[in-house]
Amino acid sequence: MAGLQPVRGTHDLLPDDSRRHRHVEDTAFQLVRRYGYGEIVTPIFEFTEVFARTLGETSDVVTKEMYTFSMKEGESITLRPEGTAGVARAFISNGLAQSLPLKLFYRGPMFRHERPQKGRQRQFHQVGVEFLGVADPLADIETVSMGFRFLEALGLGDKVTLELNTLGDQESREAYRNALIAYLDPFRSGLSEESRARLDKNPLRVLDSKDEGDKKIVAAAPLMTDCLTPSAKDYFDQLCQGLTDIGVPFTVNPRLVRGLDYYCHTAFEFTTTALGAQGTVLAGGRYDGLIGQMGGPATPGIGWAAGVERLSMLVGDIAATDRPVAIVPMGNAPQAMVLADRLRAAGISVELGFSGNMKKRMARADKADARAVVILGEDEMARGAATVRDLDSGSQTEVALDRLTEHLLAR
RNA sequence: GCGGGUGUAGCUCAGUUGGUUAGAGCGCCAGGUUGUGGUCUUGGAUGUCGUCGGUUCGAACCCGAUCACUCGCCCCA
Repeated sequence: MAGLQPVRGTHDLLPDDSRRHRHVEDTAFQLVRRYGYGEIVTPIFEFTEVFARTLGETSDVVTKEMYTFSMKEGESITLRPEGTAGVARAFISNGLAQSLPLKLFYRGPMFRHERPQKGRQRQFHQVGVEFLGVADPLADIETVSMGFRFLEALGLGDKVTLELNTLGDQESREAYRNALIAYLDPFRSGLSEESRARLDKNPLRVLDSKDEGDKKIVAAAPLMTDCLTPSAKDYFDQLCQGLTDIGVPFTVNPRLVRGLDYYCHTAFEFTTTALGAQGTVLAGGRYDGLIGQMGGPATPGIGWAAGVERLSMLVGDIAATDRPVAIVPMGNAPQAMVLADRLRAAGISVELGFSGNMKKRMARADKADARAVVILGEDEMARGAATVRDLDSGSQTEVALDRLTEHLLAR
């Protein structure tokens, strides 16, 4: 501990930051409520198996990014690296299969032990949604378009691109997997080291390799679309048509793959070029197999998550609302407190300077962005009044104390 | 986990080939105005030069290690 630094990859959110942060979260929840979502709050840690089993044993998140601790009792727990697994677990634990269909919103910190850089922290925040129980393209259309409307509500509609792909159903996926391996295997020695490893563990991931040599090989690889079953193809077509009808622009990216194993059918990603290497701002997909695989009743689901820090960086400053009124007493401190209490009870925010001469208190009122100052001077008090100064215009008038609340509310 | 860059006041940054008391702007504090802010003006305080160690008569400056930040890779929100 050199000096008093925060732990690597963690950050304090000072009021200016947290206001932006809160704006993103609140915008998300407000919008999502219009679609019928309720908020779920799950613990920020779970038994390690909850993540290990659902995310896929070979995923990067599980193999090297989890914050895992062993308890005295010998149990292993992990700080959540993402939200879906915990929600799925809560769904099973609480027997929520009785309540389908179900729309759940969550927000809060996530933890991944990665090397920090811009837009990537070890503790970061996400807002996310899970829509459980409907295996119909309509659910996909609603969920994806809701993501777009959320970004629009933040003023980011034109800064962001939606990429869309389908991973097909299980049959399609298996057929594609085989086709891909059959295509890639002869090129094995020409692939990068990492892609060779992926070829064995998770061949789909070879598709989005950034290695130039791999890109050339992959360019001619068979596409998922070639292997789709008729029903999987139809599912995807309906989604595309639905998004078009609703006016959500997108491009189909056949190479788009999700990092986590539980996805099928729809995969999508909203990206921006404004954040350097971390372009993904909101992403998700369909995960029909997940809950069954965890030991719950087979339940289809689709969802997305968005990075609050990344979005905060894009939205810029959020003006503080609710400018206060400042009270500046001239040697009448107890009366000032009583007056402040009365005004606050009436719904007015009040800034009460606690020390200093008048000049200093006026300066502090200005810094607090007060809209007006109530000056409690000896002369006015004797008449049962106070001076109210408008800090924007600089004009001031004397107002009777019993009319003060009314006067300040009127502005 | 791998590679590049950076680290001087609360913030943004200067600091000449190593040389004695380390600077600027903004911000902060106090005065000009003992009942009036935002402008102006005068003055003041800023600091383990990221940390530890080494070279040297002498290190903010050179070397090593370490920590943090940052950019990219990997991966992802």
